[in-house]
Amino acid sequence: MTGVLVVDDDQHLLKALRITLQAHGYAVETAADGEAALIAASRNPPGLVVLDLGLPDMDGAAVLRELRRWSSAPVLVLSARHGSSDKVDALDAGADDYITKPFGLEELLARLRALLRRAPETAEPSTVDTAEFSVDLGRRMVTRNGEPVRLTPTEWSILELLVRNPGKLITQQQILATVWGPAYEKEANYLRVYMAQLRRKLEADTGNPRHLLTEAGIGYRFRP
Amino acid sequence: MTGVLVVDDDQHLLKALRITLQAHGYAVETAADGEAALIAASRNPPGLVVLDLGLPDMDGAAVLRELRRWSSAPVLVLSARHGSSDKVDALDAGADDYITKPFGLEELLARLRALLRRAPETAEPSTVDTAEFSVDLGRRMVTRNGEPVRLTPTEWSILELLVRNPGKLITQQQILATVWGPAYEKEANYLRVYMAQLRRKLEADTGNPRHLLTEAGIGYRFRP
DNA sequence: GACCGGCGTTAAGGATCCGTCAAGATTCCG
DNA sequence: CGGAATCTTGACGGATCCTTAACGCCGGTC
Repeated sequence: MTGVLVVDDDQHLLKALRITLQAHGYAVETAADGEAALIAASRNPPGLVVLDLGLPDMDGAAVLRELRRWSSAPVLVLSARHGSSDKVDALDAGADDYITKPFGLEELLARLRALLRRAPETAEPSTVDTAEFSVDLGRRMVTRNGEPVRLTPTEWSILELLVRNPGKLITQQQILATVWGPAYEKEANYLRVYMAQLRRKLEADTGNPRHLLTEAGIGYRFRP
Repeated sequence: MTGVLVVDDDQHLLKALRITLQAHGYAVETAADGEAALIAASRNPPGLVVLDLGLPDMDGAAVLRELRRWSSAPVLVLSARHGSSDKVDALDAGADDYITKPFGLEELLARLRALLRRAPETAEPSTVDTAEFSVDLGRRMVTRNGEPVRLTPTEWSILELLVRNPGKLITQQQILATVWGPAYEKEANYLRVYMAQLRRKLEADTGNPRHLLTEAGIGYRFRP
């Protein structure tokens, strides 16, 4: 069940939103001012925030910025102000959507659904394992059968790019641009040399690689 | 540079948006109706779509649903209709934001920034499945009965174009122009060779294809 | 029933791309 | 300054891919 934090100083609106949201299956928490909102958010990190800009104690934009320092939850801003600059400021401060009062509850719910549809963020793993070797992205270390493997900086850059996108085909241009810079996109020769090097260090059978695969004419692919 | 596809039947608005967006560093492509929009999107997948709901040839919501079958790019809907149900329908059909005409360009740009912030060059994890094989557009990978299928670059280009327009008839000229370039629109022979190749790799019974269908005299069609 | 255009299939040739090796150039570090 | 590690460059055989041509099949037409 998704947790929603509603921040507004209008007690009536707060109550109405709580009831409506709970009826639609959200776990609702409320706050009436900016300070309470930040405390509530840190105590019980919400999956989504509905934030009124007109708060008694502090600017709504300030709440937004504080929140954005550690939370990446989607924020939908409510406001009575129709001005274009208000909207631009709020959106650029980190808000994900902005609707003006008065608004329809149906529209609010639809916008919440749209925001939550984008929400499920994947925390990337710090290590990637295969049957034969293991790559620790945080420590910048590779082990094979428990033994550490020495990689040169260039070798590591290529391997990291491939391993961070498991199963995805990475074009030669992407690798060359990432590792050597955009000016080297034609030097496909480098890649051949370094892929051979990587396979010699990581693959059991260099002739039949099982994890560092070639896609002729396009690029390479890492298969976990 | 992020690619934005703008779909609207109002030539004036189209031109104004193109100029404004280009001035802000986006690569802009435009389409005046739903069909052109879907072709343009599959030919050059955009990072973001601005879609007018009032199109001459098909319902804007239908365009949205077709696009959502393979693309996860954020979609901002433009509309002249203020009704709550219109907004709810569009948002639930897969749109990420909805603004009504007339709108301020500054607000539009701010909303685009907010959307792109959420989907930073999203590696489209979109896949299209059939009963026998599955096409992972983001990873550029095809699996059949769980086993990966090796496709050459040309084979992939053709399959990608067809799969990104499920159920839609693609003419031979469109395929040839997209894969080999506009100068090869007469080389229908290439297509026969490669369609046979694709069917041999993907279809159970190449004589009776179930997903890669021929439309004699016109072109080909992908049926999910 | 013969002709004909469009399609599917196959295979061979040539062009392109890849893996490999090794030697020279460069950078790094004591 | 000198040695070691790393990077660059070029060349070669082999693998992969694209092109091209030929042939059989099917459906429509006269």
